[in-house]
Amino acid sequence: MQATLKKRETMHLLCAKGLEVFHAKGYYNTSLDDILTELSLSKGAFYHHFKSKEDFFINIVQNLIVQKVYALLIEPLNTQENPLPIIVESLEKALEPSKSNEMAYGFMLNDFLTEFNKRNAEISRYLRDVLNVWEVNLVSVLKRGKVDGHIARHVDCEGVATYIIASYLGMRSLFTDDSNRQLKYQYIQQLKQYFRAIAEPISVI
Amino acid sequence: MQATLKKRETMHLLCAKGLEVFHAKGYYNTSLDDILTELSLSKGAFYHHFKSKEDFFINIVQNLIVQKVYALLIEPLNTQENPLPIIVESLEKALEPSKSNEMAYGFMLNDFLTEFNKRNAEISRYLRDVLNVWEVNLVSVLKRGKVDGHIARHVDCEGVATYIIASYLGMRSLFTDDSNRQLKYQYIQQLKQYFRAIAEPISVI
DNA sequence: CCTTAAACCGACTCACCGGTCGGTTCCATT
DNA sequence: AATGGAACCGACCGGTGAGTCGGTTTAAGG
Repeated sequence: MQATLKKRETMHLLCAKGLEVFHAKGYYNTSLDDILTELSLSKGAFYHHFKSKEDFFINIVQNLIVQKVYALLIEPLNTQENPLPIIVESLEKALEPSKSNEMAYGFMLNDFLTEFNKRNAEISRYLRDVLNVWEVNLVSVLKRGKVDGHIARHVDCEGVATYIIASYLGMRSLFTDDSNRQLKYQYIQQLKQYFRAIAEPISVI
Repeated sequence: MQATLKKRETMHLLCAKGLEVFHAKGYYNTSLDDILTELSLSKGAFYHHFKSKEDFFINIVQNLIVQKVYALLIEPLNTQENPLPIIVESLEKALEPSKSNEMAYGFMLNDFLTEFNKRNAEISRYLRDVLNVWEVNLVSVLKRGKVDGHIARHVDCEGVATYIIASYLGMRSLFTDDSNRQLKYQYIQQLKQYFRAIAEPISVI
């Protein structure tokens, strides 16, 4: 019975390290050996658990990435308050370079999306699915905000969600290893400005 | 004396086709032969003109890409009118899938930026330089707008420029081969909303 | 014509990497 | 202790693609 535990443990080790290295160097620029030597594992071990590099990555997307996106970007939306500050807060936290030596998981979607865009339609689909879930949740929380009188009635919730996602993804291309502190600050400030434009004017309430 | 002309002509052919194919399939996913067979040229011809694939691409960036960014995103800013509508217009045009069979050149920056981000520091630098020029021009035109009373005095022009660039770049990740018409529309609409938030209130004038 | 250098050709090398496979080790069960 | 299967090893294969190089073509100048 320990057998399946061992399997799970090795697979999880591989996936975690895989995500780390793929995120740091890119999928196509990372060879399986790059990951395997870091874990002192062999090709044989890898192909015992996964049927291909592609299968491996899809596994990573559906487990680790989906989980991170949920935790960072979707779960926080699940309140009854004014959605606008909630969204700002979730994005701010998602941009936070996570403590210790972990990387900012919230960010990798854009990198992978672009990397696979014209190269691997199947993986692209999986990644887009993740984005779609986020978008759907954003739209629904925005619509609720409209009903609750926090958002002006004339705004196009789908458009707002798209714009939020686009600006968030785009920040990634601007980030460098250093000096992203200011970029993040600028981004959050302007996001708030934008939200001011779609909020229900206080005077009207 | 025709020799140098021939050289220029061949190099230009290579660069133009190179940009086309690199943009369509990605740099690392495109082999030199992909480009050369389309032009009925050989490896020998290529390495007679360029010293490496990397050198070749840098050449493309500094000639073709810089030129496109100038034409689409920077030159249009060069007026004395209210900068905000000018910016909207330039972005709208840059997102236009260009007539005939050409591709939307304004878009490729984000693709390449992400592709090279952690893979080739030198090329990344060249690409970032292009972005920087755009940013500098945006900032200066925004500041002028402030002086001219089109933009509210409290706004952070650098932040606005960053936010514009981020959202523009991010749109690329959302585009698919089809159904980007609506995305573009949503983007432009929300951009206008955002600009409404940073514009000088009319009543104040 | 003849020369000569630039432009071009294409077979080849070499390194890399995904994937295979025959074998070995570990370990739960009997 | 024996057994059998899961986990793992690592040498090897085959394809790919950047870059090389000796040779051929082209065309301008003498």
